[in-house]
Amino acid sequence: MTEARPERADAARNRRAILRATEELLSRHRPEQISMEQIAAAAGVGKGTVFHRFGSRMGLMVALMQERAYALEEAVRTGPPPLGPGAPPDERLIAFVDAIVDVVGRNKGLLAALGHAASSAGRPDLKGHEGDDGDGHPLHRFWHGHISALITARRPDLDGDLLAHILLGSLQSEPVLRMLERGEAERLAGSLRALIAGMFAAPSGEPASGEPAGNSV
Amino acid sequence: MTEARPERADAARNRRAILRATEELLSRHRPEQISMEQIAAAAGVGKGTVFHRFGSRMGLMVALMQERAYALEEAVRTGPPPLGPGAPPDERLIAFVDAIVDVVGRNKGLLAALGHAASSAGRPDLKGHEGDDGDGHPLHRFWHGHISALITARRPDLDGDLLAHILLGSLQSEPVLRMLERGEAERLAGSLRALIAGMFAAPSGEPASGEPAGNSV
DNA sequence: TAGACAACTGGACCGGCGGTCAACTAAGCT
DNA sequence: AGCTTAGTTGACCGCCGGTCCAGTTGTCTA
Repeated sequence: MTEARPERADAARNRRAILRATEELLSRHRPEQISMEQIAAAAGVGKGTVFHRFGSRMGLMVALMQERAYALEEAVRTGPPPLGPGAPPDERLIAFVDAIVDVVGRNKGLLAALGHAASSAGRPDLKGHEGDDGDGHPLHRFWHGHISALITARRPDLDGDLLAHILLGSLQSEPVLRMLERGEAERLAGSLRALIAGMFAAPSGEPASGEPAGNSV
Repeated sequence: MTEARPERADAARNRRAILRATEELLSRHRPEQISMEQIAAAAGVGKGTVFHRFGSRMGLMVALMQERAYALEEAVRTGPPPLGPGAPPDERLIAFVDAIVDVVGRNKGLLAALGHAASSAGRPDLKGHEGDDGDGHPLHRFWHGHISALITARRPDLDGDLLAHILLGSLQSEPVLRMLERGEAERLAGSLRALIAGMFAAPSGEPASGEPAGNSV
């Protein structure tokens, strides 16, 4: 980022205009009914420019999401605890999930757009290539890596990698996204916290049966 | 189901041929690169027939999924414990989640197809209708309702509705789906079980901090 | 068996999409 | 001012989901 100067002034201006227009449209319409042409028109540029800058629909969405999540990434890497390094894994994970819910909540349709874009992903000119290795966007990569590492740090006996996918995946679900749009971010964060607390508290593998803990009802 | 006779013989034959062809294609290709024309051709019928029978892409996918999950639904409603009524909520939930993972695992691309179809959902002739109430397919409805009820039965203090969405949503995540395709269904079921056990075990709201339980590392 | 009718069928057709490209334009260097 | 080259553009392409109606065929009645 902040490269010497490989980008011309008008190009930079257009790139920002496109990003702005995209988030503008995203805040008003469902992502799957926003076409690339609409975005181009709203940004006041030609469609070709959009594709030249971002390569594809997914490229655009990823770029936008990355921009939005940049502050969070910095905070996690070098910021103060509990988000940044220094706090115990439990607290860091809770803080991180809270932060993610916040980011997602403030960027409602964006995750859904990412998911939708991922569906029609894959350059069409790359013939074959069926299998798709499945790297994922760098942003998702970072989020997943961080969560996974925190889980593993606290509970090496758990499958942190998979649990991180599960936690992150739940944010892509339509009903959850809709709830976020209704402003119930705190409700989601609360349940996620409960889930994490339980995950860290349970002795793993051992079902709750026979537990003397206060049984409800 | 098993209606008196509102469906002609050839219509029934074609419906099954289309369903068969769809699952056949679904098992070989990623859902988003299967077009309705391909399905029609594979089933040996015209494209119009497919749309006449199922209304839309999503209608097809829902019908297929419903067919696949019918046995499970019956087992839950009237079958023997622990899946059916009679067992305590914990065991029923674990059994149900195991069963769902199994169904999803055996129908790999189907959930993804549903998700993808849901993106472009909404009859185009229904002008306006922006907001979309968001009922969801009856299948998802049933799954969510069952999980939600079991959670609430065992732990009324938790947000069963939301937690059910989170649990179900995690199955739609791309990385999880990919893992299922690699045959790691048991790994997923195991982590889900751990998550549920923790959810039921934790006293809710209370973070794991200060817990004397064996802290790793 | 014959006739009639509705359900069903198929594929040409439509609007619109994501993505491409070659001709054009202008920013930045000297 | 003139040149180089990144940047821009919109017509264009192939394809897709979905529609439509003329033609076909199963089924019911007599």
